[in-house]
Amino acid sequence: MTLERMTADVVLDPARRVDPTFFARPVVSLARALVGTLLIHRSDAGITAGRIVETEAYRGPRDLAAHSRGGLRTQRTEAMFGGAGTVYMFLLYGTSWAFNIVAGEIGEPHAVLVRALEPLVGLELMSERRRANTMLRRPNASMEAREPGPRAIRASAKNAWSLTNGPGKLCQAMGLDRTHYGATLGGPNLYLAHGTVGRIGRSPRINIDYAGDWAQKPWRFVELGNPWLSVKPRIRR
DNA sequence: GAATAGATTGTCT
DNA sequence: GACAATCTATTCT
Repeated sequence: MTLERMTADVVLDPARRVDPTFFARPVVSLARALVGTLLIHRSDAGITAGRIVETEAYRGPRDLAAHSRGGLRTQRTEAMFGGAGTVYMFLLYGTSWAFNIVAGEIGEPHAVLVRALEPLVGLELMSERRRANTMLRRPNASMEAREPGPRAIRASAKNAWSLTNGPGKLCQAMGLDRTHYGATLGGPNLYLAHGTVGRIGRSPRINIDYAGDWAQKPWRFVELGNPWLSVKPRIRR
């Protein structure tokens, strides 16, 4: 099912803003409820927004895939304990930031990882941010002569899919990084709005092989058939 | 299209 | 010192 793309007017309509009570529900329920909502970020560089099409629930302290497994509470994981609506950012592989929304009550370290967006507003700004970041990462690229790699050229020639189809990529495109760590979702610059959604499917979470039985839990939610998904889901149920 | 290696850095053992 | 809720480019098929 293809949904009609929302205009910027609709996405940014103040009446669509979700209120803080939206986040106060069990984390797996929240992960499902977030699919179809709109994420909006206003920065000095401009406004970017996208529709959430893929999420994963992490439910510490029992969930062995969660950073808060075993109740691990450190400077890194502190935001996971901050209560529903808190933003939890983390860096992994030294290269990619990931954006999470806390679900639990204060002291309950549950969070939802946003894995993919359908880009809706500010696509040019998203492209600039992605291009800059991609070129910075190219090995042996001199400061003077940096050119887009073959993959970037292919992606941009084809469509905008590589803008936000992954947790690290969407953070680059939306301009989300360590400065948002511990923020409260719902301020003037970073908030959610109500959107629309097609059929939702669920599958096991991605790249958590170390988590034993917890790796099998179907806590990843996707909008079925959406072209912006990060990894094609193996749907069960 | 699938598989693989390398990048890069904060965090924990 | 190991390694991670990833991304990219290369090297295959």
